[in-house]
Amino acid sequence: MAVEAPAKHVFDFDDDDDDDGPVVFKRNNTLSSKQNQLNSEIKKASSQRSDGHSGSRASYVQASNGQSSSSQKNKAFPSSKSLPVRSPILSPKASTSSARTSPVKSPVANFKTPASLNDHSKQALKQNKCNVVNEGKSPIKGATEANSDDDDDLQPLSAQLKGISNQGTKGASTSSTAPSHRLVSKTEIKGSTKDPDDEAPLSVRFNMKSSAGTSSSKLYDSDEKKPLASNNEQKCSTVKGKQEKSSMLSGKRPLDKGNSSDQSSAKKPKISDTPTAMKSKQLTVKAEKADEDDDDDIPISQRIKKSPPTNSKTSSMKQKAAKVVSSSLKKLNKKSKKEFKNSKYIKSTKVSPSSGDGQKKWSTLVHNGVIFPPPYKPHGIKLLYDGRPIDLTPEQEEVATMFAVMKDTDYMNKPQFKKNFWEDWSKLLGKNHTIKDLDKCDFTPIYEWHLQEKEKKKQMSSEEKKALKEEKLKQEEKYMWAIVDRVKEKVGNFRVEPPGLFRGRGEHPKMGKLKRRIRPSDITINIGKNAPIPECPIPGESWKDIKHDNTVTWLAFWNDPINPKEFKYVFLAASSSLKGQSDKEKYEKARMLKEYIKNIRAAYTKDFTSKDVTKRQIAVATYLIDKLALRAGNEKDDDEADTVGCCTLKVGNVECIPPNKLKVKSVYVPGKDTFDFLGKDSIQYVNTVEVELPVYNAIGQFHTGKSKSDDLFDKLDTNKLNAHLKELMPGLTAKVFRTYNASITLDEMLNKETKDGDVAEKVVIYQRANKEVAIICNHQRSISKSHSAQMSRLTEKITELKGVLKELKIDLDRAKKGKPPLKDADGKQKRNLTPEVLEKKIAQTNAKIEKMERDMQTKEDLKTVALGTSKINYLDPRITVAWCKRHEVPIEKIFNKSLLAKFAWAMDVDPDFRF
DNA sequence: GGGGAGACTTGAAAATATGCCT
DNA sequence: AGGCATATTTTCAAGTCTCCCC
Repeated sequence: MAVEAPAKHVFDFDDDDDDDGPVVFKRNNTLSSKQNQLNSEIKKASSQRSDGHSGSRASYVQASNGQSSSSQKNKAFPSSKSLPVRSPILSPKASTSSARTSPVKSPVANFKTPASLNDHSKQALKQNKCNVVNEGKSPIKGATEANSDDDDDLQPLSAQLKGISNQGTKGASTSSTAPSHRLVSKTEIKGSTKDPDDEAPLSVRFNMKSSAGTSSSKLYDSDEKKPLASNNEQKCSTVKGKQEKSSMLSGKRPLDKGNSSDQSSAKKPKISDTPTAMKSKQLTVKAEKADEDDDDDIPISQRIKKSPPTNSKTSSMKQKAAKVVSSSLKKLNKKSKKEFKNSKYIKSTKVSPSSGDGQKKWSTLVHNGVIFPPPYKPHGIKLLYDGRPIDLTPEQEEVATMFAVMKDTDYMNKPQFKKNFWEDWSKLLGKNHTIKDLDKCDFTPIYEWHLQEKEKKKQMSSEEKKALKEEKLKQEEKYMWAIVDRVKEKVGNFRVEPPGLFRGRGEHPKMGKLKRRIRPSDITINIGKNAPIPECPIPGESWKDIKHDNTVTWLAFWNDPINPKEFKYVFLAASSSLKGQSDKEKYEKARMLKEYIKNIRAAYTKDFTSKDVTKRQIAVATYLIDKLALRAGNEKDDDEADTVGCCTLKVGNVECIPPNKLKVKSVYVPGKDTFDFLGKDSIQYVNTVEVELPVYNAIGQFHTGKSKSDDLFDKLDTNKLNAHLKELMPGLTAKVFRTYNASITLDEMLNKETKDGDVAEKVVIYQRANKEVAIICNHQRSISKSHSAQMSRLTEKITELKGVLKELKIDLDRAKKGKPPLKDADGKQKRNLTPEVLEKKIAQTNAKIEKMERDMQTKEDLKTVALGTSKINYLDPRITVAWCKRHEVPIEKIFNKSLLAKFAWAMDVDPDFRF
């Protein structure tokens, strides 16, 4: 079945076009042109800050090799040479590199507890070594050379250095030739970084200004219930004035059109790519780099390695921290490590120049395709029709089983679900089948069989379970990895989706439809030109198509059977460099917004009263996106659930409450709500916020003459809105506001609220901030079924403890008087305890009660709030990592294994990093 | 400039694993 | 050692946004 990619292949395969060069290990150097451009912009912007760039680079490095040392049997890619693996745990190297790169600062946080840390670090070191070897380039060397060339990524060396050495200076940017106003302005603004206001979420600002309203919570203090906007209030700032002014003055912001336009043009080129534009930009940015540096071709990891030693002060700190981080990572990775066995693949020569082409996402790509779910195994259990057992063909039975299994889900209460199911299933049954009415079908026997199977599984001994798991792993292993530019990377979703009934959320019109089985002939594979084409795992069948498109990152795709116009892609995992790179770019863009935000806000504020309706709508929409963290709101088809975002808000979604409040409801809550106030199971999003009067008035105007179901912003759609945003800042789109507001809120809260205390207390601070962000972004979860039961159990326990407490107090009284304690509930005589002991017990019990009450409160507060989504998608991990370093909180208290892997690129950030 | 294809990110819920308590 | 609670991972739906074409 599966194919193994012969080792040799791995080695020299595909060098697509440009890569004839020596083998190497490159990482996604090749950003698309857009990316490059953006990057460059971003770079410019960020170069002025001291953020942890160097760090990131380093981490990439490690990442890539991280595992090299282990080697061995990787079936999937057996080869004598080992590949650099970049997988999750990579960190080891990071530590080194970081260490090297940055001088240590002082005592810094140890990320981890000593013991483990040490171990890890050792390992890490070891690993590093290995890596080095493998790569052929020693890290050291890399480091040393850094200057020479590529390090790429992110900025000219000079810039980097500068940036590092003086953080907030504009130096870097200036040096980087970029002529644009924007740049300048940024630079200038930079100085104002501290201006709280500026950085603060809009809501905050507004609040400050108007002390009004709804929101009155105190600073970040959790006012838990408050809707986002309200939460953050105050923060205002004293400081602001001056800085603000200066930035304003510099105010080049909107003007940037020039730039932006060019950028956009640059962006366009997909395939055609406009190297020029990009290039020039790059040049600018990297001005001082030698051209040799095409580092484009160099793997990020490598580039990273090379990063120049900064001598900075912080290094020791960094080093330590980094180590810690890495070690922990490493540990985590152990497992994965095992899997990676061959790691010697990397060679480290420089890669050939791929630099110019902006679109290119990779040069060589090798993988084994995808794995299919096993064929259906008929169970022979018969459903009852009108009370009589019915024979079904395996195909019919398979679909019947899909339905039966959903017996106790809410879908069974949805007529649409049943209707769609029946339409598809009855087709399978055929016209003349006995079964003519779904309501007469009793699927219980199948359902019960299903429960039994589940039970059986549960009852298996742990050995059996383990064996099973191993078996599965064995089958899947070869599909789990891809080799991208000679680096082994995890594949995200290599399992083809099994057939099933479509579980659309909310009132999705297609729920219940049969999602048919996907076969090889549905699948298009994307792979390097010279890579072996994955063998089709199902004998006798073959892939639909093979492509060699290196401008995209997908490894395979098929058309969604429910909506054939859409696609399902197989991508690399979140821990891959390719994803990491784009993640980083996302945050850099959001950080760039920080520099522009003040002017953007000023601009839209001005437009609230514009004569031009479109302008006014754009202004108000932008405001809502900024203040309420609304999503853009693309148009939706009729065959999708009816949900709304900003541009698709209906009149009925926004209610004006005099004198100046808006009640916004039903704004896209996946699966929960739609505009029309649904069933009981839909949780409505409702948020009442106070807004500036001009906004309030403008909304009133947009309402007039329309019915509730008309579009509130009738002159607007996401294209127009984003086009406008791009005029304000290169690359700016609606979603950037979410990222920005989420990250800036975390950064500020953490920095304001963190006090001395033990780790646990700091973690609580973090969680509070995280929660604040989740609320801002409206990340909800459904209340767990057992929530109320759990709460009452806790209440019971507390009551019980209080009883104990009371008793203890009585006993204490008595003991003080020399009397024996009262008898216990069973009438037995209790032991005689001294008053001291009793007092101690009382204190303990009190503490226990307090803790339980706190836990209960937290549980209640978080019952509908999902913290994970923001952590994964909206919070710049560098904020978290830097904070952990500064406050000696082990990073793994905040990031689990997956997040550590996903954010490997952020681990080396400077402890001083601020968003 | 509007629409659709295409590619990629974001999101909640289900499935599993792990931890904790008794 | 079993049973629940919680944490993590997986799954796959549902967004956003870009580019290209007409």
